[in-house]
Amino acid sequence: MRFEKGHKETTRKRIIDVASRRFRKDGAAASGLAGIMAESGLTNGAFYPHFASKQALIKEALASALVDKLDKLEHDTEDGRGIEGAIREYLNREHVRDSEGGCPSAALLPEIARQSKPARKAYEDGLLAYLSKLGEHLPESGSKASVRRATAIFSLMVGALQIARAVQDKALAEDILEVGMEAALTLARSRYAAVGRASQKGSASSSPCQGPRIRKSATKHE
Amino acid sequence: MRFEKGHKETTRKRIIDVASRRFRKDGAAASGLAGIMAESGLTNGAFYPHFASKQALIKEALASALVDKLDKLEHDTEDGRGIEGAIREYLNREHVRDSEGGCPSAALLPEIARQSKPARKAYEDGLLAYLSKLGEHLPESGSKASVRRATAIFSLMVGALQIARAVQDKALAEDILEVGMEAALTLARSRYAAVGRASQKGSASSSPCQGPRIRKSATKHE
Amino acid sequence: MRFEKGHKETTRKRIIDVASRRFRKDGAAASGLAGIMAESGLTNGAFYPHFASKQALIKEALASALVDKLDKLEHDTEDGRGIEGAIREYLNREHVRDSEGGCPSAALLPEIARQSKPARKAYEDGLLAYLSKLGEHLPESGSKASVRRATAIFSLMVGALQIARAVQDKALAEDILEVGMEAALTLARSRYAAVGRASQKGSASSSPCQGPRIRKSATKHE
Amino acid sequence: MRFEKGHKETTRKRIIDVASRRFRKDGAAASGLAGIMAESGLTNGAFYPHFASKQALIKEALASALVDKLDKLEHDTEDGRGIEGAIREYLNREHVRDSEGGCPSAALLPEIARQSKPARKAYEDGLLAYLSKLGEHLPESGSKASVRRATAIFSLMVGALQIARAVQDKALAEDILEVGMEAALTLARSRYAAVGRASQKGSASSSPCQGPRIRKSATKHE
DNA sequence: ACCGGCGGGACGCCCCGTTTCT
DNA sequence: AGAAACGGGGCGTCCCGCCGGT
Repeated sequence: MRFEKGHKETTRKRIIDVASRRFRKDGAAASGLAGIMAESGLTNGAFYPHFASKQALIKEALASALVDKLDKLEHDTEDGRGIEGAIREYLNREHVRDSEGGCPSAALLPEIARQSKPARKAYEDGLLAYLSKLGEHLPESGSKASVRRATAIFSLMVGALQIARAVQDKALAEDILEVGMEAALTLARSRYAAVGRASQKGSASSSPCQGPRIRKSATKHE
Repeated sequence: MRFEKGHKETTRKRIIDVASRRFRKDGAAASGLAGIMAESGLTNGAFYPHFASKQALIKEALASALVDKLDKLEHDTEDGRGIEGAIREYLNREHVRDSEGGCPSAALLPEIARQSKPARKAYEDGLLAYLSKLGEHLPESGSKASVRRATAIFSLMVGALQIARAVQDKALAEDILEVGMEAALTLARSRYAAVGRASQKGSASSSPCQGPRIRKSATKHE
Repeated sequence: MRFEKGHKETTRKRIIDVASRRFRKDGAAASGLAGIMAESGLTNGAFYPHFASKQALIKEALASALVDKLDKLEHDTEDGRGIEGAIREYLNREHVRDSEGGCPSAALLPEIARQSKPARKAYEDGLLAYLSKLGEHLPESGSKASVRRATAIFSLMVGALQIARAVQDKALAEDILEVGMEAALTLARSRYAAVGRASQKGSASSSPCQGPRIRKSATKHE
Repeated sequence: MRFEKGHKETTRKRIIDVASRRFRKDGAAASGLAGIMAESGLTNGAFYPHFASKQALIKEALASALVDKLDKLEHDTEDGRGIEGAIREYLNREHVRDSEGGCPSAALLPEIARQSKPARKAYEDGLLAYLSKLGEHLPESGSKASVRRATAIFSLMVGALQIARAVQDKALAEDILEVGMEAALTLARSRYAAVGRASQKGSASSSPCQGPRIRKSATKHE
């Protein structure tokens, strides 16, 4: 073989890494394969031996970024920093600036929603893994409730980070981060109840949420 | 002249409406002017008399959608439904499905962050108006705290909606909406303190959040 | 409008003419749109306002060439030259050399068989018109038999011309033309019978031809 | 050596067979080496040890198909079926459908005309062998006249088959086959004279055909 | 004098036929 | 013997300006 064993895997990984960063920086739709390949030190022609299509690369790049962020989550919660460490690492100025190395959810969610099913499945898997890990650092660790609470916290963080990135006023961006931090910590610490995963699929006709139950649990800790 | 007065305005508005919907549905980068013009009943050539560039249209379409959503917010909070009405209208199944008629933030935030400054300013203005209005339905109505709390709630809703749209499992999507509702209502009702808008722009060097203050306020309502 | 009225039609016709010649010369698959547009004095971008796809252009170019050849047929059979004029104009050295201005059937038939249905329909229509016209110069002019005989003559001419073009030996090519001429004239003059169009669609299971009937009718007028 | 002797020959033959079929099915220009190699159970890289270029493969595949068809011709004319057997096997419904296993002339002639000289020479050789064999089943067997008559019959069959494949109306296609059969049999049986192969290469300046002679011979059997 | 029909380049993804070097 | 990469070009479509009609 022309290249030592493992070369192809190395190349493939390099393309994925470059793509993963570009997609998060400029969006997947706006990132051209030519640019990605060039930054990977390759030419256009070398793309298709590695991936069947741009769609396939998007899926791989997404999965890769999700794994990276899961690893980072473990690191961020070490040394007793717990959930607060995770939140603090997420909602900070550096993360606003560094979208290409940051959370793929914050950078790509609307685009992910427009991807093919396999790509969305890959995202779903990565997301659930992340939320589970995040839930382990919450009070009810291990229970479904912790994952649900983690979901809320993550939603908030994603939204806040995106808004902070979108606004033009830097001071406002920082305020939003700050507000997000407060609220995320509140959600992390409050004892608001989390209902178990609803099994009555489709029973709730128009309102997917059970008002009373929530209200009850909400009042519980006020 | 060939056309009655106001024709041009009408045409312009139609283009903006069509674009606004398509941008939210497919993303701004992925939406071509040709398609927008065709759906508006015009030819490609009719675009540039109305807008200087696609960028300009993006800005207008964004601003237009934000105004629409502000109106909708007023409607959703009528009849004493207050903040809960707004949340319920935001985090529901129909909104997950209808991205083209839905919240521009949920559909476009990462792309907005990549737009030119004027477009981001337009977004910022629309957003602040929305958050102010939302804040009026919160306990501390009128105060800065209410806007800050509204910011957190909105961030959470945006994130939850985006995630619900992105995942492939429909049951999971509904769970996420539900979790988001719970948490949003919790944030709306809890008396967690909100710090005033920091005026020390750039003073906080690396950590944009004031740990102690937040911790204090967080502990306040535990 | 930027251009005087009728300009677009002129441009469109020019593209079709260029394409029609290139397709016959190099094959449709091997002819690039870029080259066609350049030879038409235009750039790539001007293609799609005129045609929906390359397929559409192929269909138009084919139809155009067929019409041209129908006109040429009328010319070639004038002045009492009749069918012999047509044959002589078809099976000659110049036609072997000039495939780009020649018969589209001879140049493209196998490719036509691989085109989309609309393109094949266009070919079918042009072919039938040609065969009808050719039949008018045969003894039984006006009858179905004349069209059938014309079909045989045309098949022979197409095959002979293609073979003459394909072989490498020029003398052989000329022999083939000559042989084709003899045979074509034989077919044109012989009183071999032509059966009416069979209406028993599908009745003949494996053999689409009714040997006996042909033989019988053939003997009938010998 | 790693592989038993003859392995390379086997592989080479497999590539040729696969290519031969694909070329006839989709055209040589439209058939990619990647697909051919994949169907042959090999990777792209294995091509160049066997062939110098795609051109070379085209030539080999063409020659191979011609040999196959020569064998088939022998089979089709066995048992006293003679020329009629050959014609019947050529102009039938199955051959219309099965271009990938069918006559290379019918499938590829216009493309062959655009190939390099060696490829055209290979075609020429295969064709002449085929025509000689076909001529053996004609009245003047062994004479030049028989080959010439075979040439005419073959031209007619090739043209008719191509047209039958190209038209969109299946009933029309069958009619064309039928008409072709009649005419081919007529040519096979008529006693129209065949002139000897002209040796005056290039002497016939503008008119490659000797009108009077043909007319004379044509009148002979009317 | 305002529209808008028409064309201009460039670039998108995909894939081609080919070479290089282990 | 063959895995890996190379350029170039395929078609399609993008965003944008020129300038003539009504």
